[in-house]
Amino acid sequence: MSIQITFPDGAVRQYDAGVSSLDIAKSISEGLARNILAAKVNGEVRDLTRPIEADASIQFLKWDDKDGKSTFWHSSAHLMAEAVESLFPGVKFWVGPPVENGFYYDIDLGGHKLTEEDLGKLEAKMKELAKQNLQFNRKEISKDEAVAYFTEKGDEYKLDLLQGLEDGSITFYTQGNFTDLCRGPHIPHTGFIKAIKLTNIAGAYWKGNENNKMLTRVYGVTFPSQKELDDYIAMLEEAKKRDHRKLGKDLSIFCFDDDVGPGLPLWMPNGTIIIEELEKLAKETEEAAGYHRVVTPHIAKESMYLTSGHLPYYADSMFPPMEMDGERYYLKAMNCPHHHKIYAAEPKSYRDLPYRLAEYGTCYRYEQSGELFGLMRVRCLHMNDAHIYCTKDQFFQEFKAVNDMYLKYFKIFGVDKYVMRLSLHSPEKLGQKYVNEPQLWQETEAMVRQVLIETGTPFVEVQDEAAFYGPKIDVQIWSAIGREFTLATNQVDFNSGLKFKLSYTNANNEAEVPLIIHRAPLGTHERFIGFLLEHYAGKFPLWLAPHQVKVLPISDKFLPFAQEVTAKLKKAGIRASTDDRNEKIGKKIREAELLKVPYMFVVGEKEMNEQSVSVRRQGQGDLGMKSVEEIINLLSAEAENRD
RNA sequence: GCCGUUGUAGCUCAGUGGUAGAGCACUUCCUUGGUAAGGAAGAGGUCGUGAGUUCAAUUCUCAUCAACGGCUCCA
Repeated sequence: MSIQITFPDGAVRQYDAGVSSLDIAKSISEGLARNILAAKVNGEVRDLTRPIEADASIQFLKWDDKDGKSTFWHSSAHLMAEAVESLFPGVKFWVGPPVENGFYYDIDLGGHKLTEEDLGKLEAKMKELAKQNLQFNRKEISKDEAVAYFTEKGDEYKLDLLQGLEDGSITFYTQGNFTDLCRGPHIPHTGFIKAIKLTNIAGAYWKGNENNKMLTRVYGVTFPSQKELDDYIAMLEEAKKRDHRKLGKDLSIFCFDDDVGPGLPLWMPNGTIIIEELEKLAKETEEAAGYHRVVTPHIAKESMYLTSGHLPYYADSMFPPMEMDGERYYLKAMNCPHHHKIYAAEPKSYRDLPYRLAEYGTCYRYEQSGELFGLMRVRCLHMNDAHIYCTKDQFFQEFKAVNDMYLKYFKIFGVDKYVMRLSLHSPEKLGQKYVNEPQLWQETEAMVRQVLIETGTPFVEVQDEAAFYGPKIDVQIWSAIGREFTLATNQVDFNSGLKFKLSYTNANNEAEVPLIIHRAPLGTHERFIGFLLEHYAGKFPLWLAPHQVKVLPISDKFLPFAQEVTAKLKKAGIRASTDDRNEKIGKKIREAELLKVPYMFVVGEKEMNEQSVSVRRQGQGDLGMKSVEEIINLLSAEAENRD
């Protein structure tokens, strides 16, 4: 019997039923057959050797395809498992999936502790096995047989996995001496794996539950050629140079001190300049958008957090209370309750709404010690916070205005690598994880989605990620080393109004509870500046740069003129200083370049005679001479426009 | 919080059971040099902290703190 195979370009060819994807590839070209790792048959990724029995569409997967890479790395995990088993017989395996950059396998090593040395041995063993071109053989197996196999092995982990599987859907894959319960698919044989790097060892809770046993997770990455591995390692090193922790130190932006405490960053003068510029931007923007600025204390009584519902639920994430006059006070972990109290301080009419309160509020959160990460995850943070109290009718417009503000900011900072994530509730968890207001959930979720659609903002929707009190939009970004963070957040809250008994009088003279929008488009200073450091690789635009201009005299003879120029710059509001050290011009330039100062003005005899400076732009080199007046006007405009 | 790794000068890093070294940075002197490192000299460390073993600990052991890589968490 013959079947029809449809290719991605729409071409259709006839084959005998039972043909494998590999045979089909060979029928096109041997070269293609040599380079493919798996095939997508009717949209499902499958082994190349599996027979196709009926009409189907086919797409060959190479290394460059996302699914091709995943298959390659998944097979690499099996290869690593084989190496682990051969070096440490008796170990038990949990799961070994591909991840974004490679793969891992979770292993119960019995009593053995894996060391860096072992990684080297494992790599060598993997290379040895890879060279043998071991085929990955797929075998369908009954559940009973599978259970019998792992019972004999005494492997409680795989037995646990089997519990969740149905008879008829269970397959084993074997390569060399290693057999694993696995859905597949796999690459044809281990020979494709040419370059191997086991990157690190880490603990991981079984099934991700912190009450379970901790397994050893070994991470690795493999490539079809050594060159690709070399490129990958070079890329990692580049990323390290962008790491905000390194840049923050090199550029004297922030520091930590053991006596101050973990997760409590100290903002140095350079970092503080950036903070002040960001706050200036926020103030301008919020004032134009009709916000009122407020200031609130860093602590509040326990009773307020009982009202808000943060206690006892959120207590683990707050610093422990301090006792005073028989009362317990907490450091605030969020600004909302304080703002609600300001709202409540005076009676509100619908004419007062929307009522918008903004504050760069200082919050303290007791993040778990293992979670702290440079500026990205800290225990003291300054949030670009605001709360908007509005009627249901105003909600759409208000939420849209906030979204527009986000987009405006992102344009200023050139932020383009982010994902807007619309987090929705799960109806079955109403009353537990989510406040029990099914109607409000549906209405607000629909409105929030509509805002994103109308503004043409690309977004993804995720279920069961909403806040307790309403849906939200998070802006997700990635740090230099690849970790994902929420940079900014925009949340709907239809619960706090009730809890704090907030109300306004509507046009019919009835009391109504306002809807609340929590928003923090610039996130926190900590995370935002950490992000900006990496985003700009330390090369801040002029308006944010802590040092905007360094004036570099050719020699001491021109020091007075250099100082005169610096004074003029400062008078014009430009952050400038003179490099008055007794060094050669080359050295002064080099150091200013390394400190990523946007502009360097070289001044010598020529410049002094013409009341000019030779302008050098960081990373670009000499731009030629300009008169002092002219360059001041240019730089003032550049900083003013936040270019 | 859990698993693992690390902790030596301001920074990057060597090194050793007999109380420490390099490069850069810093200070002083010489040099006054035109677009990414001029030269010389000098100063600087209780080897994260505490305890134990030892004649002797920066080195070995334990504890503790912190950072790093993950896990968990992340209103």
